[in-house]
Amino acid sequence: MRILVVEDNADLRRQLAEALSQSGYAVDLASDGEDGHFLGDTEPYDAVILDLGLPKMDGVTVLERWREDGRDFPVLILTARDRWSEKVAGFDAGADDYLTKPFITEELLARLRALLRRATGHSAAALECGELRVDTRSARATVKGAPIKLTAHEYRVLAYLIHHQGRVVPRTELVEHIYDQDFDRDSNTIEVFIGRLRKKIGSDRIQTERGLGYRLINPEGETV
Amino acid sequence: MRILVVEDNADLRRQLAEALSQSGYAVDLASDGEDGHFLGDTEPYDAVILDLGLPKMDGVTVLERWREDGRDFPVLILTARDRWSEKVAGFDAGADDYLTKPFITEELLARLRALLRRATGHSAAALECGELRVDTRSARATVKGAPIKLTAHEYRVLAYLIHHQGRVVPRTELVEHIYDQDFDRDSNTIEVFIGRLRKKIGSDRIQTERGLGYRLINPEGETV
DNA sequence: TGGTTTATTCACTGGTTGTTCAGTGAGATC
DNA sequence: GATCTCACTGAACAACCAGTGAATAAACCA
Repeated sequence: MRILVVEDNADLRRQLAEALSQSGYAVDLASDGEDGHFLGDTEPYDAVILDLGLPKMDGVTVLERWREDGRDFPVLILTARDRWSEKVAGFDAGADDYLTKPFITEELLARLRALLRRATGHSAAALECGELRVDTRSARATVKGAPIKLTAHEYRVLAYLIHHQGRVVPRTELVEHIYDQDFDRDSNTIEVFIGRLRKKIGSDRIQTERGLGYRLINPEGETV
Repeated sequence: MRILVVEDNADLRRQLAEALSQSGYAVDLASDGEDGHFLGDTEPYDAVILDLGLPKMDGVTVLERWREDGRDFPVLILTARDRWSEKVAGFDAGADDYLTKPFITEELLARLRALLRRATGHSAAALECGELRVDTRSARATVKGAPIKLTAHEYRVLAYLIHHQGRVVPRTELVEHIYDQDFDRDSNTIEVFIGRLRKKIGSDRIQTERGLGYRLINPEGETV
C-alpha cells in the first residue's frame, strides 16, 4: 500500500511519515500543493492524506483537479479548521474522510484502514474463456470484443457454464440453477438454449458429454 | 438510496429520519440493537447510521455480527463518547466513518454522501454519465448543463441508476432501494418512472434488458 | 381548506422470449 | 451392422414482459 502525504508543516509531515511507515505503508511526501498535485497525478497511490492549508495551491483545489483528471484514490483531508461548512465543501470536492488537527495518530490510522478497505472492495467481475467474455456486472457477453445479444435465459445458462468452465455440468444442475423450483423435468428447453447459444458464440465452445451434460471449453489453448 | 438508522434516542431518531428523507433517501428506523441487527441482516441497505450505546445489543456487537455475516454496506457510527480508543475499536469492527454527538446535520449528510459514492466505486461528488450529470448534494440533474425537473421518486431512480451505471439493475433491486419497508411488490410503478425519465433525459440512456432489468449507459463512448 | 403536483393503479397493446413438439441425426451397445 | 437411446434443430405457439395513456388516489403547498 502506497500513501501520499501532502502537508506543509515539517514536524507533522515527519511524524506522519514515521507512523505510516511503521504501520507498513510506503510513503511519499510533498510539502506544497503543486508538488502534491503533480505526484498524485503521476504516481499510483492507494490513498492520499491531504492538508487543506497549503502553499502554492489550496488543498481543495488540488483535490478537485485530481477528481477532474479521473484520479480516484481515496483522500483523507486534514485540517486545523473545524468549521463544518468547510468540511462539507471538502467532502463535496471528492474527499472520503476528514480529520481535524490535533488528532490522535491511532485514529488517523484507523480511518486510513477503513478507507483502504472500502476502496479495494471493487473488482469488476468479468469471466473469460478464451475469446469469450462474460461481464456479470453488466450482464453482457462478447466474443473477440464484439458484443453478442443474449436473452435472459440464454445469459443465465452461459453465465453458469462459464463459472464452471472446463467441468461437465449435468443438465439437471443447469436446470436447478436457472429455474427457481419445480420445473418440468422432461422438457428439452435446455437443449434449445444450448443450441441457440452455440449459434451465437460458436458451435465448438460448448461440448456435449453424452449422458452426462455440457462443458464449456476454450477451443485453442488450455482451459484452467 | 435506502438508509437504516439505529438510534435509541427518539428525538434524534426522528430528526435524522426527517433530514434523510428530505434529502431523498428511503429511511428505515430501529430503536435497539436487536431490531437494528435484524433489519441490517435482512434488508438491502445502501448505508447504515449506527449509534453505539444501544439497548439489548451494543452497537459494536451489531456491527461485528453484520461483518461476520458478510454484510458490507458502509456504516457510519454515531456516538456521544469521544474517546479515541473507542473510535479505533469501532473502525476495526468494520465501521467506515465516525461522528461524535452533537453534530451538525450538514456534516452528517456530507459524510453520508461520501460513503455512498465511495461504496459504489466513485470518487467525484457529482456523478456523470456522458452528458448527464447528477449532483447528489443538491439532488438535481442536468443534461448538457441544462437542468431538468425531476420529481422526488424520479430523482431516486435516476440517482440509484447513475450510482450503478453500466450495470444491469433488476427492477426488484430498484424497488428495494427506493422504497423503505412495506411496499407492494407487484406493481408497475418503476416502469412508469422509467418511462417518464426516458422522456426527460433522452430515451436512449436507459436500456431495458428484458427479463433482467435496466441499465444506464453513455450513448456515445463506452462506460466501464 | 382548496387546488396543484406527484404517485400509483389499471387496462391494453405489441413484441420478445420461453416452451413444446415432431422429425432428424449421431453415438452407444450388443 | 441393427437397434435403441439421446441430443439437435426448426417451426409454431403461448406466455410473459415491458411500454403507454389515462384515471384515480395521495401528498403537498399555499
